[in-house]
Amino acid sequence: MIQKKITIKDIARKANVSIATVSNVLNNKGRVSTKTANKIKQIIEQDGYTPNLSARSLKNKNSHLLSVIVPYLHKGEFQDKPYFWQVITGIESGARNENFHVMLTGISDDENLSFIEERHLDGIIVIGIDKNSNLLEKIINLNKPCVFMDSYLDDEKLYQVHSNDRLGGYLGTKHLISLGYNKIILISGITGKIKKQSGVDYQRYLGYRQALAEARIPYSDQLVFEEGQTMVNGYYSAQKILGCLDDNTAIFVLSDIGAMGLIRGLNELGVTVPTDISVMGYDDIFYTNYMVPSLTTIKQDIFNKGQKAIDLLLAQIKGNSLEERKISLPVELRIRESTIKRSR
Amino acid sequence: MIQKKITIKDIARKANVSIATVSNVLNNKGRVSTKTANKIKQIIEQDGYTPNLSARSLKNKNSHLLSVIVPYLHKGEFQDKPYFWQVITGIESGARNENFHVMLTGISDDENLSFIEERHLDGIIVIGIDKNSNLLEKIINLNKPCVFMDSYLDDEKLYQVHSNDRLGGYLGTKHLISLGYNKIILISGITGKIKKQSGVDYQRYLGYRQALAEARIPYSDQLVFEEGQTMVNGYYSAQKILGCLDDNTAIFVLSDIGAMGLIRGLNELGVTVPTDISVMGYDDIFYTNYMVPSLTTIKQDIFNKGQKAIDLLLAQIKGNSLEERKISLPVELRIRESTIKRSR
DNA sequence: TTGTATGCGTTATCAT
DNA sequence: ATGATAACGCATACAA
Repeated sequence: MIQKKITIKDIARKANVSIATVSNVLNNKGRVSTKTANKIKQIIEQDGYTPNLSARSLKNKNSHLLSVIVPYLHKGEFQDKPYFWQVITGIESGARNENFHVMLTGISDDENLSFIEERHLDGIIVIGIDKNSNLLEKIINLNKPCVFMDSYLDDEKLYQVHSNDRLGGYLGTKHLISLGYNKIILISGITGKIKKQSGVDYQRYLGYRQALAEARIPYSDQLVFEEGQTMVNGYYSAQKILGCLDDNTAIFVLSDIGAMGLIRGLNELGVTVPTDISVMGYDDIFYTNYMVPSLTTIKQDIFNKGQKAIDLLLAQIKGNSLEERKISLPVELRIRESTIKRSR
Repeated sequence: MIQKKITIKDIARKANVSIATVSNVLNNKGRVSTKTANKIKQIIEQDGYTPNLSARSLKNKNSHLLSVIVPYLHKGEFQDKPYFWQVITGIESGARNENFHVMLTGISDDENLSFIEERHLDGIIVIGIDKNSNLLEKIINLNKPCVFMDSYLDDEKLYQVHSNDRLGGYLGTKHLISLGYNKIILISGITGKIKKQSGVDYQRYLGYRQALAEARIPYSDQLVFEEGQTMVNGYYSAQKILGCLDDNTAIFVLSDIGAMGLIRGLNELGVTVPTDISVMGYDDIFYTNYMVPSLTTIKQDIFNKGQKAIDLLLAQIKGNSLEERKISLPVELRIRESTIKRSR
């Protein structure tokens, strides 16, 4: 039952050629007559030979394996992050097209990256890393093909993909202002990022400020809340902002998931969206259009973002030089039911 | 800059021993004096040596790599399946604890499984495969450690994990009946499964029938709808069932995601949940508790289910014989806002 | 155009 | 207790 795996040696014997010739056929190195090539191909087909990737990897020092790394995502925390799923889905899809496989790797606190070298990974994609973290330094020192998503790193040498977060923050804020509100609460999804002036949330915050400035609405620190990035965090922030609410107020949450939690939280406090208050989110994850009320949000094409990242990564791996190492994708305002015109 | 990777040979030279000794230390084969062992360990630590897994894999024919396979999940379809993500999160978490990595692999139509052997994968976990598919046969023929989730396969030799779906169907139906309804619409998430009498949905259907029978409510084929398993499918089923609704009616959707879509669809048709009609879901994905209205559902501990699967798989890989090859996990009714007592 | 021989880094068998 | 060496399956430099 346990049949030994077929190797190029077996194929070579059967075809009365040397293993080198078989190898050449396998890798399309030319230098083989079409006649013997065909014979060999046929035998390969017939016997269902497939290469041993471990051996190949040992020899070539590559693996056709990639890894997606999400820093500071602890065990079990993947489940309520639809944004990540969507990115990863895009990555996996693009990778599969090019015969690469994707490993899903949460990074624990120990920040142990040894598996990247041990497994001869061909490249990695890092989502949302902080520009001052020492994990970043570790990763750069690996000297592996790498793409950073949603990270806003200063180093011009690094390959990066993100959407136009500043514009997103601007468009969202402007939308709320245009509805007649002049007190816009901003709820950030990632704690401390705005203060540390880094990451996507800071960019969105800059857009927020720009829109305020254009409308000549004075900025107030009191209206900016930095909560965590989960649904539960959004839920609890309802209580914190309850005191701020009046007819003039609208809320911009920098993630859909946070907005969902917030809406639920407000609801339990007797505040209904959008009749009592307008709330908008950010990301346009799959569910926003099906909520009741459906959620006004900033749409980014998350799936496409994942694909762009994999494109960048594969280009590096294949050694194609790229003009532009930084890709910024468009964003778009999606007006739905959760935001309405100010009534009075 | 490109420093060659440190190998066992380098360590051996530095320690004035042979590579065999280093290898023995590495693998705790004993037969090495504690003195030299310690010296070697120190050098390993100092130089930051990590083993080359490709070489190891070539030699040992294993890889410490697992794969999760979701049949018939096409490219890009991962994103709106919170259930899968939750399972996978559990799997990844359990794997990481045991130093295994997880590859995420959607299977395309060609059903090409060659990567499993090519990469010397140590095992695979398959979610929701049909008992009559030829993919199943292919997988069994691989003769690899394998765990099937949510599949209800007859072969007693196979390792399987699922929750008590029949009970779930029963509890949900009974709940709706107990609220005073005697016309229970059942919306299945997977097309054709009930007719083909296979899979989780068929089990839940059996529970549904059992609950009806106990309550002496006649069963009607007209009330059972087989839609697809996405949110959009749930959304469109609203129109299809609109004609069936009356004061006596409640709806049991066999997935939360479908229930969400349905509730939205009903809403657009002027039907409000729960005041106009009670709707319940199945799975208890992370969002159900935060919806407005929150969703009554059948809770299964999805994360735990993933962990149980990985436990079963690792036991096989390590050659531990197991008494019980089939694990059935409990389910639980979670009553929330989307179902209310019949008013008249 | 094809074959021979070597090495990738590891484990394991057999000596010493 | 330790060392020499073969083997895993493949790719490639070099020879023929």
